[in-house]
Amino acid sequence: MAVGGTTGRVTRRRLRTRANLLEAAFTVFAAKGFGHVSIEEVCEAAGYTRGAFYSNFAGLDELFFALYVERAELIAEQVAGALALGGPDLDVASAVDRVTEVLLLDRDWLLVKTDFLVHAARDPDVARGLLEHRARLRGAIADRLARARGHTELPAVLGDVEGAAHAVVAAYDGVTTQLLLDRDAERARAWLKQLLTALLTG
Amino acid sequence: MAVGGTTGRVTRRRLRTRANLLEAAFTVFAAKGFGHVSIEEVCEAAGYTRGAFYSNFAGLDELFFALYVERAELIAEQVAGALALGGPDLDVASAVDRVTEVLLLDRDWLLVKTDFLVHAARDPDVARGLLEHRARLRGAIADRLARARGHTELPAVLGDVEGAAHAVVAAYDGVTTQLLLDRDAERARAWLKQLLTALLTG
DNA sequence: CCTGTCGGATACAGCGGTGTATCGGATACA
DNA sequence: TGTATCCGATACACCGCTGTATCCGACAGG
Repeated sequence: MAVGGTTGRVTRRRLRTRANLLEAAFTVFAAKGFGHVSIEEVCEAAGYTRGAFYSNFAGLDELFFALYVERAELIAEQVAGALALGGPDLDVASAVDRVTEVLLLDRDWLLVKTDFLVHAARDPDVARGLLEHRARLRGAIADRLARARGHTELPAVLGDVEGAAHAVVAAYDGVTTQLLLDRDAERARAWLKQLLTALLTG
Repeated sequence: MAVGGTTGRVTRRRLRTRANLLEAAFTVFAAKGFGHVSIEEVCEAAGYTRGAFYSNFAGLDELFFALYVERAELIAEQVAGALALGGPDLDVASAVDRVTEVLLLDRDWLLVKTDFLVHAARDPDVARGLLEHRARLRGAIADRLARARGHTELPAVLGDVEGAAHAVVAAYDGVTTQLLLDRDAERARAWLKQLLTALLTG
């Protein structure tokens, strides 16, 4: 059955084990990478047997997807919070600082996120979901940039505010790639700030 | 034994089968992703049995690494060629055009490359090699930018020419990420040009 | 043409993971 | 506290893949 679609009675233990499985899966996926992880490994890490797993998920793919969605939503909220912070009108620079802090903090998350990207790149359905999520993030950034107008004028090369948001995301992705290799988070943050400054206040 | 370290007699058939295995592996890896590929699949795609495989490689990892090195070297040469083209002094814009053409052409390569990134992110030794390769590419770009000075002045925010090269690579990586998801190569190229223009002629 | 070496095919044993069917203990509700 | 239901553990049969050991055809050197 896997997912409890119809509500037969309530549940409580189930939710905990599901959460435990997701948490353990996050660690294991970060360490070994999706595709080099077996269901058994996840179960062992979580302290369950495969019985628990198959009772909660249809397979590794489903768990991976659920895991990604959960974490991505969390990050998105943090970013939105960091963007909203500081009142309706604040300079871009400090917003950049705060967002940078959030986005480049957790190496494990970057690993899982990149794994998911690779996964999505080969499955159009998954890709669609990921693209939508990215679009929402871009929207939040675009809004923020629009509110900051007047403080700093955007360079014309990027087009409208949406274009600038696109550029911000690209810069973030680019810096992430380098960070995954050299593991120097401080440098990465400094770099991202520098890049964004160059892009937005060009 | 796997790799023929000591030169016992010459070889010729061996080189061909090795090349065939690498070519087949490229296709299979691009399609399914490293980690979801078995040795048997590669052999079948190449028209050999596992005997041939184990006679040429120690395992999937070794083959994957060899494959990446081979292709990366090829791309690097193409990029170097595109950069060198057009005499010692040419404007940045057209160089950007040519390099963009080379780098965002082959989706399969982007897939394999990203797979390799994910792999390297979890293995410091592999990461070191990849970082060196990236450093060489950055060097070539920096040289090119230095030669183009006078035509276009770089924005001060990026620091020296090396810094600018770093930014170029980051932009490329960022655009790649988006391209992997939306599969719109035209857009990606346009985007990359726009980004680079914003960065370099800010 | 003959021969020794090489390269790849074949055969084999074994392991690890998968998915399912079933059982027993835990848990919510009366 | 009783009990119906749920949830996760256990047991089982089943591949698919791995790695190695061995064999036979191919190919270069004389």
